[in-house]
Amino acid sequence: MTVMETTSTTRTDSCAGPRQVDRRPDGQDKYTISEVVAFTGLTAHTLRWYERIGLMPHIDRSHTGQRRYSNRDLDWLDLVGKLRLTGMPVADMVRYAELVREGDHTYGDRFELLKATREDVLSRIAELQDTLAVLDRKINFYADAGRALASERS
Amino acid sequence: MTVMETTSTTRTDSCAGPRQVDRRPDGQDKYTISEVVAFTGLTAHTLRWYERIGLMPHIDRSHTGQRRYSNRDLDWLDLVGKLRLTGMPVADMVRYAELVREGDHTYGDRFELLKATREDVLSRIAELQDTLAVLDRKINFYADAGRALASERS
DNA sequence: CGCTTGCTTGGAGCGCACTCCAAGGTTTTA
DNA sequence: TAAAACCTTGGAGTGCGCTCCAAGCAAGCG
Repeated sequence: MTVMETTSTTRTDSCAGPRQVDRRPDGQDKYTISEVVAFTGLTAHTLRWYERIGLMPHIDRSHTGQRRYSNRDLDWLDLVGKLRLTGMPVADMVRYAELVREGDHTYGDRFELLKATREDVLSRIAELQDTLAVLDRKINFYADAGRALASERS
Repeated sequence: MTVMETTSTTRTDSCAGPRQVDRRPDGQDKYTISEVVAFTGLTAHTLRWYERIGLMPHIDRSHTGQRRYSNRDLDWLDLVGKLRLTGMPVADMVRYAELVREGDHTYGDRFELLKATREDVLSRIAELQDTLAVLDRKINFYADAGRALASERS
């Protein structure tokens, strides 16, 4: 009986108080995969998959081969999470990760990539605000319809 | 040799001037599927698929069975497009379409659905603005790094 | 009339981003 | 020390939103 990874993963920390599984200070920052699951909300499967596809830097291992994530890795996952929310394809994030791995001489490329992403995010925000306007018009329509119905029934 | 639907569909109207394939006034609003493709940017495949899954109202047909879209249908596709940009799953849009088909007594449900969607959109915008802040910090970092490199080399 | 282009259908296929499995080895708890 | 919980791997499977195919009918033009 192994398994259960998925089941135990779902919404572990929704209602209970601030059982802050907090970060440890740099130097003692060694987290197991399940601690990272608790931090990020990703599943362990996804974390391993990110590594396989080259989206993660090399992750430290214990002497028996288990993953030990660092604060740096957590920071990286934070960034990945944010970029994911913008709808950036995983392949593009992998490209960025490659640039980071290749060293300082890719600063220019990374700069360009970030600026392009920024533009993307701006236009997404604009689209959403547009949609918001449409929704508000419809919501007002239905609110009026509701009032009309109410007065009709009285 | 039929086919070509896909190829001819891609980016028909990117650079040329305002060759506005404009809407016709209500009453003479009968559009073929390829006209709707031009309006919406969706493929004909997608339009037919939307119909199959119940995302469209009943679409008029010519006497030989070809689809004839109306201005109303175009409006609906506009809304669908906007909702799609918010990341709303197609299944939820189908649910909304069902409510519309069921008639006036579903006004309340539609109202709730729209309000929930509005909240969703608001939090998405907030997320994106958060991401924007992260990107800006990184962009500034790389800009500084670029300047440092430049001065180092001089 | 023939030719080309467009529209029809049900069902199969695809790409993305996970998600899960099986069969083990490891670590923690009682 | 034994049981329970956790971690490992490569590869297979899933769900979503399209995307495409084949074979045939329809429409417009010279």
